Amino acid sequence: MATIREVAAAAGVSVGTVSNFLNARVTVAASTAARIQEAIDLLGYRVDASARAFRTRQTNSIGLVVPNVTNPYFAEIARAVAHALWKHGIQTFLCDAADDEAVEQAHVEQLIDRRVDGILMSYTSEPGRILDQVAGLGVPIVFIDRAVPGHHSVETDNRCGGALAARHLVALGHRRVGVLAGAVRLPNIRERVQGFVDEMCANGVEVTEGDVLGGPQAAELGRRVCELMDRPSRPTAVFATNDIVAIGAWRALVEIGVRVPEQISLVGFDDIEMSRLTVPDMTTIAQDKVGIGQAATTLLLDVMRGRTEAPRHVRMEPRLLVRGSTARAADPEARYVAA
Amino acid sequence: MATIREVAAAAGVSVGTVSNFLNARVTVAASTAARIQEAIDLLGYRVDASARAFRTRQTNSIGLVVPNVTNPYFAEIARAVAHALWKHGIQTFLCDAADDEAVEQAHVEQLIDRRVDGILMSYTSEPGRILDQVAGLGVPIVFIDRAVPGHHSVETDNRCGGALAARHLVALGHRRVGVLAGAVRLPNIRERVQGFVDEMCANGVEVTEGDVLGGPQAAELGRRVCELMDRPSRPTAVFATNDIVAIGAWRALVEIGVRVPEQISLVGFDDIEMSRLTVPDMTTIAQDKVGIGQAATTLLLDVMRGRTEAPRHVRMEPRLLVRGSTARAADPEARYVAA
DNA sequence: TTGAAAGCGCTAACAC
DNA sequence: GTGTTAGCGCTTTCAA
Repeated sequence: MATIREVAAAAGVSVGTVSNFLNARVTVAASTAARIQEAIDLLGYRVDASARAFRTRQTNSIGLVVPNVTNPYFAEIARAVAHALWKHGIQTFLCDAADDEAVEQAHVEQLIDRRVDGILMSYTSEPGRILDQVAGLGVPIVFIDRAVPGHHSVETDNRCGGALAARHLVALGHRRVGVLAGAVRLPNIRERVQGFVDEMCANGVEVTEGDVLGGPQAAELGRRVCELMDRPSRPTAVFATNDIVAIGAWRALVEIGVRVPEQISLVGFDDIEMSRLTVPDMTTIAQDKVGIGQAATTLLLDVMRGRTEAPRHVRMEPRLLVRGSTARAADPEARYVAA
Repeated sequence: MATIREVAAAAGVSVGTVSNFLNARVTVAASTAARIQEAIDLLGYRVDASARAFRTRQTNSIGLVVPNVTNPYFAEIARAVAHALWKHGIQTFLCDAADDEAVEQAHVEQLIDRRVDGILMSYTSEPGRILDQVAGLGVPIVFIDRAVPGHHSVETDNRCGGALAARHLVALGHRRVGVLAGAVRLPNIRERVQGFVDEMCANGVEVTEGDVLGGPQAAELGRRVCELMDRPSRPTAVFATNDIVAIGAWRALVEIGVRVPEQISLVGFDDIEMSRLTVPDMTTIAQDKVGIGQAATTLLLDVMRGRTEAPRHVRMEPRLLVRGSTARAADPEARYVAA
């Protein structure tokens, strides 16, 4: 592969001039420029980004660490981020932690070693150690979907999202509800649940600890909705903190002959494409994934340019999408007997 | 951030010795090693991968270009690839082409500029220009899910997959079938359709051009299954070349009151998680996504080490997973009248 | 507007 | 085992 030196030789100019031409920082005479361009085309020269990064101490790349790419929610965020950054000439290292703390930690270390210009991250483990490393080295970092005190973040207003779900169910007359909470150690999940529970409470509906199921945030958790159905105070509605869990629950309910929404209402979170494809389609709390990706990008670029001192927390508004999986609560007594 | 020189100074040794220690290629005396390690810990030294890559002409990174990360099929492949490569100390640049040729092309160029050690790719556009660049520069490349004459590839035996679907439907008595083909310009899709049509033909069932619907390979295409239902020779079974399309079709059919599998059988392709979550769950042709990812990794590493001259085409066996979306064909006449 | 030259952090060849 | 040193491809002064 040709080097800048070879281009310079072929064009009969010095390497410095070729560099000036490439970076367009100093104007190069038109005739020289033409000769250089000719040499570049002739030799098929392509700048060595690795050498440039080494010299300028700037890699024009950032790392995006997500807990699980196979969840379309994160895949969509990743797409939005990569696209937005790409328009700024920055490439994204998409790292999938595969829900594994050790993998996540290793990714962050590798990103640091690669000297990425910044990190965007939605962590799966406790962010303590990561912060020690990253913050200690002064690597710009913005958290996505999880607020971290003292650090920048972009996330949906999760409390509000939970409250939205609660209000919707209350309006439909539901008084006994269950929650498929998922990874309660994550602040975003806790906030969704808290927002839901608080709003329910404000409407005179009590949600006890037994009504809330935790566990890995996957379809498998949804299947456990049956445990909720076996309780003496059988719920007439269930709130799941993400769509995959909601779909898992829907599937399990249909399997045991419980009809959605006639016998039980279901609300998800995220609004992934699949939530529009079930029958009935899933009522859910939509997150603006493109907006989150763009906001995170903008914020990170600001931080990278040293334009942001105090930690900023960007909050995006969730939206309630009323679809087919929720309906008015049936007479609870009748249903309890029927079951 | 500390450099190797500072570490050397702190440990009272030369940079060469520190380098030897770091790369463990030459044995370093235990006592020196201890002093160096101490200095590293003290200074918080981390090797500069960017400088090392520049010096060694080896980035220990590869690029993985997929047409669409939001399709769980590719997300799972990406996970498998990244994981396998990671165990070899190689990091993966996951690039999402977002079904856009220009984006795909730009990704490949950036990967070349970054001097990745190799490229793994499932292209969305015609691979011509990409091959000119990549092959011309001698960058190792392995294609995933698409065979390219003269180049390495790893893919499911798509013909066989199509045939498997056909055999299953024929065994259930289906004689009139439709195909939701998707992106027929892609060789893998063409092979799936061809395998299906040929096997049908071998069993005395004719599939005409009108029975095959093309278009972007998304849920939207599935919805067009209704066009197939409106034909005079209404199909009793439909083969979709991926699960997302199959799910889209299922959804559209249920919406118009056609029951799956009682009135129509549906077969998908890929076996993404969601195909297990619909009700009924989707009969599908499973691809071994982890196997594909691993095989592609192994092959690419071989190519990178110059161990492979002649183009290799690794074929993975597809598996038919009989689930709930297929059943015996009902009496076609009766159904045609009923509708 | 152009050229000459130093040097980024690291590895590897060689000498000791 | 360890030290010395050249140099990877590029950018960036500085001088002409």
